[in-house]
Amino acid sequence: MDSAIYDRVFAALAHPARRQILITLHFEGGAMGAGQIARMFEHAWPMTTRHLRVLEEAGLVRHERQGRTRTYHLNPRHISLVWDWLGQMRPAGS
Amino acid sequence: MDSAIYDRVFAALAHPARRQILITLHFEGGAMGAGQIARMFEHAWPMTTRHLRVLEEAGLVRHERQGRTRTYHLNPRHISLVWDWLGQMRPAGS
DNA sequence: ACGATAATTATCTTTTCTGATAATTATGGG
DNA sequence: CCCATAATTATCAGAAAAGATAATTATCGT
Repeated sequence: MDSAIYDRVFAALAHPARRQILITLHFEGGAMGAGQIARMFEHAWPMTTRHLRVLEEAGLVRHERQGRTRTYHLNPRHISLVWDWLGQMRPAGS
Repeated sequence: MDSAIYDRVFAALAHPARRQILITLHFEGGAMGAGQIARMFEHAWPMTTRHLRVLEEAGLVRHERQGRTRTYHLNPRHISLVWDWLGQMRPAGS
């Protein structure tokens, strides 16, 4: 019943750049440097930093620093929250 | 590759009231009158009207009028877009 | 210590979203 | 026709999000 976490997760998924980050992270094996992520977009790096924070506050990614680079990791456990929510919408298979 | 529809769907899901509408519609068998939906919330009816329009523009619901009441229906085909998106995130089962 | 690189934080403007209230449209019943 | 009901449209103020730019922190190599 803690809907706050759902609020954050779905708010995080609302922006196309943030969804792109998750998908790309997935295809890169779940881990990428911040700069590598930022270079995917037209917008400037600080925007990406902010998107990453939104994703992290939603629990969808986490990060770890090694020297001056920060590596962001996908957090599959939280992606499953979305599956859970969707699951409410289909009691019998489809 | 038409990401515009994904943009609308995920933006629609970003608001808790709109997610609530979808869930409730589902449990009510997929159809409810606008007033019945509006009465679920603290906020005034015009807010609900707007939420319903956002959901409809995302293709998640549609409506039909009978007399002076409007009945909103869930559109399961569009809910599946979310499944599709999530599906990208897990190539092998889980 | 110095300069280059990686990344974040701060700040500001513009746009979009939310929520409230008032006005409007349209239908149904007497 | 008149009044009540169902619902939407219009409008406005405040909150939040997006995007750009500038400044800052921290680390690496020399």
